[in-house]
Amino acid sequence: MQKEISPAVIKRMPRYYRYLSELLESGVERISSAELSSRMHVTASQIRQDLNNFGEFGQQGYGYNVAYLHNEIKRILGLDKRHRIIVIGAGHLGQALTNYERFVGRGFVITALFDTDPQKIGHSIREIPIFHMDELEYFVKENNIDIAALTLPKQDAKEVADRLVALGIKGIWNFAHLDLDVPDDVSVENVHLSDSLMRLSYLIKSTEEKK
Amino acid sequence: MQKEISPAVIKRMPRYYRYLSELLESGVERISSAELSSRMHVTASQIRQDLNNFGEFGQQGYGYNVAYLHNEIKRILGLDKRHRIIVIGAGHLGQALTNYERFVGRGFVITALFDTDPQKIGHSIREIPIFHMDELEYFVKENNIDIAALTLPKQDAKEVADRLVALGIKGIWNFAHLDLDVPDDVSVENVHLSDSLMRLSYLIKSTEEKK
DNA sequence: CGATATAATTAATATTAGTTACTAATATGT
DNA sequence: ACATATTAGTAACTAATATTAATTATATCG
Repeated sequence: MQKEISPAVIKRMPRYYRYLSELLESGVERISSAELSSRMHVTASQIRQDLNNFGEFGQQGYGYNVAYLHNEIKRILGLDKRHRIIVIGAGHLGQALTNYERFVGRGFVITALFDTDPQKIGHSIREIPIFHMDELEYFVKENNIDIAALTLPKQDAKEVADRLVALGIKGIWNFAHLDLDVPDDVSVENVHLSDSLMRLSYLIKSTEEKK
Repeated sequence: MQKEISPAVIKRMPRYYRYLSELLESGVERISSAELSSRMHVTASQIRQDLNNFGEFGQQGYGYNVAYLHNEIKRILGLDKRHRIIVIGAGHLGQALTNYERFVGRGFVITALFDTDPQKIGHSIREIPIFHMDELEYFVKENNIDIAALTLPKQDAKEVADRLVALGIKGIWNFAHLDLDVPDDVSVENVHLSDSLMRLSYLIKSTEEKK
């Protein structure tokens, strides 16, 4: 049993991972928190503090070994384990996510899409089949699915989420414009694009007022 | 000149707006912070404090008038002004955003998409034309564009962002997997989907370990 | 119709969470 | 072996959130 990590730290971890991946690709072997600090525009002490939540990955006088740290963060984030994903809603966003797969690396595999539109059912996207929603229960049980991405209208999202919870899904990647109410043992990550756009609107407005 | 609002508050405002919109739709005229609190699962005092950052919108003994508060938040977020958006990258994600428009309400108008793929150029999505990237400068200057949504591969994003900054764009809605480096007077809202998915992976892992 | 109780906000204060700075310890490299 | 670089751990500070007290409006009841 490990100590609780603060949400602020968790939010930053993927960003560290992204930078470490880039360093790894460009062949950098070691990096100090100060150097990483100037690249990422966060304080060096925050980097050290964040990483220290999970263990001692650096060495005094040396810094961090890029490959090692990269791998440790990978493990911390659970990216060393295979995740099997279904996408519910085969609209443009669902299709975009299906094509996104490769960006995220090999850990996430989209195995099927679901929709209710007869025009779409039976077709496939990059060899990933589109099934009817009626087949959800059967498919999830048979294929050991971890994660469901919800890219459907908000009026349908609640019912679908309930079905997924009943099926024992572990995580929901929620793109629908509502807040899901699920049990504690189901993780939800919201991507509320409209909220995001409103935030941008606010930022623009307050930048203009500052002048 | 107004006082600086903390990012934590700004992040929550669109969510208030979303709930207020729902209340308005369902004909609720007034609401107390306590009632809103139980619906949104945040503390009543946080709601009051958040709103008080921007003014005094409630009345003792009464609560908040839904229509009034909704309208005030709309104004606060800058949603009362029209924003003209272009989408750079006419892939699935760009197309998804183009179709998304209506969800966000009438304040945001997507006016064009840009791509380099000859297959796409000349076509249109819901009557919104797809132009070649070469026409970016001309179009932005002529059409008073506020916001650019970047849905293109990260290797191209930096160059495009620089061009947009040079054109005087006010906001960038960045879906590319990198952090943009832009001047202070350009607002950036990042939507890093891969980061989001990694966070979900972490949440799932730590939920499992808790058992 | 006026007095009073209740509801609900605003403002002030306390607490908790998050970030940054500092000090001590340790490894590296010449 | 010594000087230097750099982290780990702790302490100080800052920001965010929750609580409490004070105040004001509304509605009820005699």
